[in-house]
Amino acid sequence: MDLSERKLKILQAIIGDFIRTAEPVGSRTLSKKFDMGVSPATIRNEMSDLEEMGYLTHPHTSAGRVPSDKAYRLYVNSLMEKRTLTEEEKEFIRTKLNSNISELEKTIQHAARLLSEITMLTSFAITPNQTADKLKYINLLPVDDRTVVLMIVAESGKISNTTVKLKDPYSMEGLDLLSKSMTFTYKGKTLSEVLTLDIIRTFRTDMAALSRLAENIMPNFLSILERMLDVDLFMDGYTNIFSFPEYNDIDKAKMFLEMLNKKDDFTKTLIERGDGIMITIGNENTDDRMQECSLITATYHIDGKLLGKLGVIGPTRMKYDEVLSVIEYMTDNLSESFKLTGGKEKE
Amino acid sequence: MDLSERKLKILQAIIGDFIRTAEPVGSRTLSKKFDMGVSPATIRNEMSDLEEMGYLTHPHTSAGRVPSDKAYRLYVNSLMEKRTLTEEEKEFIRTKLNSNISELEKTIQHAARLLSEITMLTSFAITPNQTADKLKYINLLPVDDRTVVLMIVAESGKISNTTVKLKDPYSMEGLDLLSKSMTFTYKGKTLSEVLTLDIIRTFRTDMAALSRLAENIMPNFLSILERMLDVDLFMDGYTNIFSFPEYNDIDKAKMFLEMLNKKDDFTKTLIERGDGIMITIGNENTDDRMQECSLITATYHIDGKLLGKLGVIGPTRMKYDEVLSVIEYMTDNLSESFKLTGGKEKE
DNA sequence: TGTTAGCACTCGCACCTAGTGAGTGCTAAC
DNA sequence: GTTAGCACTCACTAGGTGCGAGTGCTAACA
Repeated sequence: MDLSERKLKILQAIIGDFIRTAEPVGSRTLSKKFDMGVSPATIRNEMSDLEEMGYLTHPHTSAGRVPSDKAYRLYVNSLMEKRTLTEEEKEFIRTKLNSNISELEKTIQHAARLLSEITMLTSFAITPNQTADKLKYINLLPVDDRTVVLMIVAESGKISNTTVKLKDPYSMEGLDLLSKSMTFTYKGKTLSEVLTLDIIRTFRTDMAALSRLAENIMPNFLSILERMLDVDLFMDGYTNIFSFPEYNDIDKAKMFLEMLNKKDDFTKTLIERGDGIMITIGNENTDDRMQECSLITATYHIDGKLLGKLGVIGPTRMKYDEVLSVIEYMTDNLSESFKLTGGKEKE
Repeated sequence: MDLSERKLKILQAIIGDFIRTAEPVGSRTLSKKFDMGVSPATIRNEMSDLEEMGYLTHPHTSAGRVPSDKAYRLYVNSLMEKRTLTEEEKEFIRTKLNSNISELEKTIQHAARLLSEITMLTSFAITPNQTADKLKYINLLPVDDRTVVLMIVAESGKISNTTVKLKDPYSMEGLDLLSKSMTFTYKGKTLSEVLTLDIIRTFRTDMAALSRLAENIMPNFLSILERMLDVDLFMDGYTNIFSFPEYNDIDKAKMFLEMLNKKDDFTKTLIERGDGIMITIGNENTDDRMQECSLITATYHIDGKLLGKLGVIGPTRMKYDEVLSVIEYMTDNLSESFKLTGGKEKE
């Protein structure tokens, strides 16, 4: 059976109405609200066809129709008119996003919060996977006679540091020499590359004179690298789920929140997703606990290269058009602002 | 009326049973379970007295008794036997807490997570308020010809930095001079002190030669200081609330989670609390939304001075003895470990 | 052949009802 | 002061009823 013009129109109306009201849509309501030009009986026939084709379901005999995941997929792919944001909305996002936050993590966290506020959904963001990021600079700074700060700057602009407490005093020359030599040795190598080298051994043989100092520093160096490789997950607006009647059931709400609380699992799911804008609806999600959710993610770029992700999760009944345009605009803006602060270097 | 020995025994039994089961405790159950040596009727009389005195309440005529906030207070102050942790439990906490994390924030976040895992409650931690923290060190590091890293080290060991993109190129000497001069000017001053100075103006007149560079740096300097003054809030185990039958009501759960989601409010509440171990039970909390919760906080020290806070929030029916001993042990350990990494400096 | 009106039927939901059981409060006896 | 006995209370549950929104089918109509 084919999807006739009229069937599409009816389907679209059902999806639209259900997204707004969360109530199963009946034939009478439909013909009244949307002025279809045909009687409820006709609509009923069409709806019956649509159900047979898998686009609609029936919670029970005497209830209206509810769109299936397949219907949402069709809606997202072709029926939906992509909303363009008004200039005010854009302006709002731009200003909120650029409120002079300099630290990468904070900016991303901020973006997640903004996204949940606008969409009224649960939002999340992950920092880029830094395995491809390269070391640019290693610095050792004196603090007091037995304390130094070890600082690593990556090409992406990410900075990480730690305070190291030394067993023995050090000389300024030694410190300087060591940081120069470390920079010389590791500059341009990716973080993960350096981590796989047997650093502690190789470095000691190269620079016997500094071995005592290096011995103290190296383990810290490694742990900073490890930490830099971690993907951070930020989440916001998790209580927004309560505003959806489909989550008025305590068990469902609990399951949803507990799924989000398993941050490692969730991060993994996000990392494994493809790039660009990705939408997975209901049963398209591999995770069992997401069978009633839709997940939308988009990627932002740092320095035009590294990819982080930003997105929302909510019930399959979701304002896809709005959410999509907001996410798209936000990731574009994020990428743009990370280009300005982190890029265009010429050394 | 006085609290006789027997009344206390009955009250303690009711509190103990209710904490475990969350069911109102009846006279018959009590005499059976706890072998009181008296008949249910006698217990009923005593319970009636206790109710008159405000220690018990009655959800409705034909239900058992439930401890009031006043009862919990008595319990916490005198009835409760403080649990001492077993050596295994201590060992578990110690090792989990010391799993070589070097960054202050991560350690605290980690501690909050551990606390929620052990107590099965919602836990939180805030970093110290840094207003009393003093500047120790300001450093400007070259990255490329128009990018420098501005880095601030505080006496507490807290480090914060940002990448600054300059409009004009800089010289290494200028950079060095500026960082030395900034360190000289601001070292030993507290963060808030420096923030209240009209830095941008005063600094410019002092060092005319470097004004271009300083002009670029100073706004970043200020925003880092501001950020360092922020108290960070970490929270964990918020879904644990669902394991309490008293939060099986969707509205209650929602209210609880939304309260926690208002991080600014919650942080403020925590900051305003006294030091040391603080317990507030039900109506002792000033916040309306916490009337059915108990809040337990304890302070940890950084470098023996600055105070951060760690604690749990949950229903008034809470295993006070267990929770208290865990929190106490954890804050002691935290303070100890922060002493080792951040302190003992002699310059 | 597609569309429509009519009507029986379905089923969730809100409401009511009575029965049950845990527990209290009171009284009178020990 | 303690206890047994008993009437009473009240939340909770299960079963029953009426309502209304909505379907599905059939027969008539354009």
